[in-house]
Amino acid sequence: MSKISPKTARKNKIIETAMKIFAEKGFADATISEISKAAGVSDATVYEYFNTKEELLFTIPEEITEEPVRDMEKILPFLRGSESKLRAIVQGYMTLYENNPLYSALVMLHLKTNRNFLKTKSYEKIRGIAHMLLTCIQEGIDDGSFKKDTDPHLVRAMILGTIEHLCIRWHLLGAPSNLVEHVDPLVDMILSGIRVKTHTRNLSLNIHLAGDSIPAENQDITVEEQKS
Amino acid sequence: MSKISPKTARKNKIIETAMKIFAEKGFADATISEISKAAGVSDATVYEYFNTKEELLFTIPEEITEEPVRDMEKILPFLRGSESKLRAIVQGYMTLYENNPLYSALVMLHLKTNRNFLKTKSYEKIRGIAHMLLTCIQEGIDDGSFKKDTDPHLVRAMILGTIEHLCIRWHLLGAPSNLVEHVDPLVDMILSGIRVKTHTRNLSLNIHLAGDSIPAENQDITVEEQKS
Amino acid sequence: MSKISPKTARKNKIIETAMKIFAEKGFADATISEISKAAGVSDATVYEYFNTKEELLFTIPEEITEEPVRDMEKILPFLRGSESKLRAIVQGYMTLYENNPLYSALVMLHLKTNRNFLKTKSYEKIRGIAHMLLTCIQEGIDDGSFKKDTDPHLVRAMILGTIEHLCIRWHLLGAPSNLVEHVDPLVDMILSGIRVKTHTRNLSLNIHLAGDSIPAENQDITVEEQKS
Amino acid sequence: MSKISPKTARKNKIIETAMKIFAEKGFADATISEISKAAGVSDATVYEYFNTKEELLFTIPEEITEEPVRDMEKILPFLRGSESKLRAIVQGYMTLYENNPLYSALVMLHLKTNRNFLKTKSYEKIRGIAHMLLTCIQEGIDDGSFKKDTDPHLVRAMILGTIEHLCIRWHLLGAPSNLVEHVDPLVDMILSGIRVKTHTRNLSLNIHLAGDSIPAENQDITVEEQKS
DNA sequence: CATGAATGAGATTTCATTCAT
DNA sequence: GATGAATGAAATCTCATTCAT
Repeated sequence: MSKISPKTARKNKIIETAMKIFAEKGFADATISEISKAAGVSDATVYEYFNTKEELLFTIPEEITEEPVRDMEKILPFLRGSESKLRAIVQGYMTLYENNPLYSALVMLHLKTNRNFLKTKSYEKIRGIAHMLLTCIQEGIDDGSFKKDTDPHLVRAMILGTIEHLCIRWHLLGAPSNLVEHVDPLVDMILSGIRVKTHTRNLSLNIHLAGDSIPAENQDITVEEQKS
Repeated sequence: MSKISPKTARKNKIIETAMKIFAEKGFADATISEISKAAGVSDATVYEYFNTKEELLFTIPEEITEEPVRDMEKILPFLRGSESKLRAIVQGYMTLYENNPLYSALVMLHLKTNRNFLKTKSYEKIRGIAHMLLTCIQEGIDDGSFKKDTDPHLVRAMILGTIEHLCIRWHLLGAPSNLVEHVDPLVDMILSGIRVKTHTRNLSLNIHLAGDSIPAENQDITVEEQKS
Repeated sequence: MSKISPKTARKNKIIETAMKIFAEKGFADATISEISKAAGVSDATVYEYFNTKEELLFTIPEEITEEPVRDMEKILPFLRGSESKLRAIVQGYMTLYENNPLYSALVMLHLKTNRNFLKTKSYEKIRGIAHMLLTCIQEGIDDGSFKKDTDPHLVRAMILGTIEHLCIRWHLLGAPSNLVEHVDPLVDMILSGIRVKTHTRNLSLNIHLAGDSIPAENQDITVEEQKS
Repeated sequence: MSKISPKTARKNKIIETAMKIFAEKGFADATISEISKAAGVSDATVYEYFNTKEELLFTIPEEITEEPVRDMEKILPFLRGSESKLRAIVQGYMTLYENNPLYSALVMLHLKTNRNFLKTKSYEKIRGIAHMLLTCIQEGIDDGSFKKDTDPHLVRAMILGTIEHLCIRWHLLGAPSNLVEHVDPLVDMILSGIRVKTHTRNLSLNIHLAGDSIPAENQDITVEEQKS
């Protein structure tokens, strides 16, 4: 569709390369020289596109996050029920991270704890999704799906914290990624902790007593136990 | 009791100061010169006690972690039941981190994602506790307290991830610490996801009595017990 | 003829300067800072051209030795007789050292005893000539010019040792250089020790008997004894 | 005999150790700390005995050279003839160096080219022997043993240079020492270059016999001895 | 005396960044 | 617009040397 100007291509190449190298070695240990060499341009050229090394670093998530965030914003309104939304967001995170290993390594290992990154536009966007997660939990509480005494911040912390923890283990210990396969177990665990129980769930003991003279075998006792 | 030699005192002072500065600025941005000045010694003196800047960094958790780890190892055998143990471990983590803000900042923001740190003795110890957590979850599964289909690794990831996430938010965003007050909510959330339900818990008892003489308003007894 | 790029010129300037300062103060006592200042560049610029201080040191002989070694290799095949060759090599050494006082000071005072230098390509080249010297002595032995019981290694040690000793005295004691004027005396001394004696040398016994009755053809008795 | 005070023993131990380490690594690369540790004393103790690192270095040859120099001075007067003396001196050098490998390594690799060493008392002594060598050559010239046109300095340079060269090769290349076995070949080579020829060598004897009855005093006997 | 402990003074080396071409 | 070349500014680390105990 849209032609990519050679200039844009070059810029993307630099960003791509920088992501890789920053992810591997961290900001401090990566050098512009190394990046430029790997990207096939000169040091000076990097500075044509980015004013400082840090600007280069912070541009990376901007580029990567844009589309997924937009997608998520589009999808969520179509989903009914807090649970579905919550599950979708978790799915979104996991998919994004698993599909972009370099990006997730960069974010998890180096960006997430970078104080300057907090002042960034990229961080704004990311916070946006995190906020949607919070909102969605709150909605669940408000509409009675989730328990009234649920602490939305704690729940969000659990969700994000788990994702982050799994991600970091993946990158640091070389554990198999399989991020996405954790979506359901995680969400189920969370939901089981905050969902308001309905009759049909958990233990439902229904005893129909028809009167004294009714023989035992006619008494209707139903025990339904569902998976939590 | 035991006299602290001036040498030890000096070493501790350096470690203390280093922890503070490393925690604030990270490993790369902190300089030995800054640390030594803040500790009231010369650069060279720092190198009397630590062979490299990195060794200084890695010595910090060693010093801090030793006692809490030992304590935890002593306490756990006295606790009965996987739930108690699990709660104790979470409590231990949260307390350690909350009582040592500099330490927790250092670990969460800088050490946790440092690849060299993984090869460290300190990391060994820390992994030790994490392993105890896993063991304790497994025990719960084995003795029937926790559901058979529980994924211990996921549960652990949720616990540790949540703690880490809360810790990082605290340090990075200056959110109020209050780490410890999250212990119970967190543990309860987790338990509600893995605990095998007993009658007295999570019970919905619906008794439909069909007897004539019974007044209508009494015919339906619903007992709902939610959340322990 | 060939344009010298400013880059090459700069590099040469650094090498030149380094040679001077290394020769004067030795490797350890010379500082990059001093060299760069004297060469009119910054410290960092020196490191643009040479990766380490030691690499700078070892580059020097490489640059200097190249031409003379090539020349010697070209000349030798044109010389007839081991004596001429031997004399030419000595002449070559002495000329090289005398014409490049900085270089000879560096080699004699600092490089010759540097263990790392032995692993160097420069050292390879230098060893090349030393080997040619050995070969040439051996050839003399094989073709009967030099005594059969000559120890070529000793002879070479004498030649090189003498050159080195003279060179060191020159640089260390400020004795007048005049290296080249020692070529002939040295070579003659050496040759007198290894040359196979001819008629006019060593023992010639000529007896002229003037008696009448002696047949003319008997009047001349010549005893020639060769080889001492 | 003479009791060695513990103080002297300690000093000797330091000197011994320093010799070893200086010989191995050179002055610049050896550290006081390393020496003191190897000698079993503290850094500060080294400074009790020697004011500076350099003073320690320069004390070494003083200690080692003293006895051999005295011995040589005692022996020489007993020897008759320049050749014997010359041979004795060479023998002395070679023996000293071969018997004290650490010392010879130190001198040959590190001390000989140290400009400050030239101002040292130790160097004075060493120069003393070198001067004796020169004197002895000169004596040989004066008494007619050696050729009138001998350049004593060159001869001495040849002798010392050869010894040094062999010594350096030994230490640097790990060539087998066998220094002493080179004494005779070396001296013979030298002598063959400077010795005035005697009858049995290099002799031209021309005898003109004019007849039986010719009185002996009329017989023409010419003895020509040519420079070799 | 011997030494543990401390440090002043540098030295090498690295890099982000600039600028003339 | 792209870059080769240069460098200012530091930072880590080392060690000879001192001094109080």
